[in-house]
Amino acid sequence: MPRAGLSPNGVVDAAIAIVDAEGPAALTLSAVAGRAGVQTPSLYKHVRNLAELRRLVNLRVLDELAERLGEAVLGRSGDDAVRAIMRAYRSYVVDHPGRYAAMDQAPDPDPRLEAASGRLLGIILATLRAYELDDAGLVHAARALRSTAHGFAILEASGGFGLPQDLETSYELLIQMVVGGLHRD
Amino acid sequence: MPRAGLSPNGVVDAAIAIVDAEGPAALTLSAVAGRAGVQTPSLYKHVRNLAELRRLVNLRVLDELAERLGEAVLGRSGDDAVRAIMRAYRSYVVDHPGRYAAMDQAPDPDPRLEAASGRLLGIILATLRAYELDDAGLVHAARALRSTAHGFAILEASGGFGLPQDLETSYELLIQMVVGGLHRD
DNA sequence: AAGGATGGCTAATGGAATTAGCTTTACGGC
DNA sequence: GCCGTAAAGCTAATTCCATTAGCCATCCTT
Repeated sequence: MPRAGLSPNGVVDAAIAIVDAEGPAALTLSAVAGRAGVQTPSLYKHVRNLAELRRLVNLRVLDELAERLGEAVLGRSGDDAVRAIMRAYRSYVVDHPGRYAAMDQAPDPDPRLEAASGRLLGIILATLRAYELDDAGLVHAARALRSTAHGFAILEASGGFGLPQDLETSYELLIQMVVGGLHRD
Repeated sequence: MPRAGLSPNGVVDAAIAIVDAEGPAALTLSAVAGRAGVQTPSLYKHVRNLAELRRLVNLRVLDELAERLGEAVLGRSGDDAVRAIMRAYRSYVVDHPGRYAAMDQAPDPDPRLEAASGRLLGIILATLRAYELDDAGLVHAARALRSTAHGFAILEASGGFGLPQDLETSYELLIQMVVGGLHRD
């Protein structure tokens, strides 16, 4: 029996491939094992159980998203940075809808996930620093940004909008709304 | 064996009670049967299968939400109606977070669900009629409203915001952002 | 009071997650 | 180069859930 050369990250890779190709509902240990070329119980050598695997997928997505947002704001500030971050957010979801949709569920509190969320939040907060907001205002603004970006993204990723028509325009108007709102808080 | 007096609606009632109490992940036919005082296979006399039950729950939630939004806008118009609708949306989710979270998944197209979505959308569109928007603008505005309300709601319902602190204020600011945006499209 | 439709049951099947315990591979220290 | 151990696989077995088949009791209509 030659070894498959699996690792926790390799298992997550397979899981990601599955949610990308067939959606979050298709994420089972059987399917992951099949794609990894291994019997199901072998996966337990790398991940604790299915819930843990889901958490790791979640974590991967948060990290990828944070990286993309981080790149997007490089060298930008103010409205320009806010627009860039919103566009980058959606572009990630458009590129990987299954992956993003796989992230939705409310997981038990996990320090790694909280850390990843924190990184994401840090990028957003840094971007909002250009506006003259006190601490509370900053939190409210960050929540508004997340709500709008996530709301649009999850609706688009899960086919929540009837027709895909003019989604670009809808999103640009939404961005405009957010930017406008930041100037009148 | 006395009859349980079940019906499709009764099964959905039990399902709703479960997602309210234990969250969407706890929605299994076993659990529903247990709560309904019946053996699992008996449920198949009332619903086709688990996927169908999920769809019915979805439908119930959409209807309840539409009813609440409909009541909220009665006798209001313009900014006032938009604010009312946004507040009603969140109030539903705050009252029934599990129920709302149970609705997220992307279901196969179902005419009943599309009809319910259509009712919801109709209320939103009617509310937006006060603004001077062409057809496309109306669609974009409705999408913006849904994205923001849903985004905030789902983040709140699934514990996506770190601390529950000042969520009221955050939401009021978000509403303000939406209303502001409607005046500058 | 009969009889069909309806609602409930038990038994059986199949798939997925998980655990236990065995075997073999890889590899670091001698 | 050999050996022992840990890691990575495997098979077998258990449990839980969804689903189907087929049986029996109950209700409603006449």
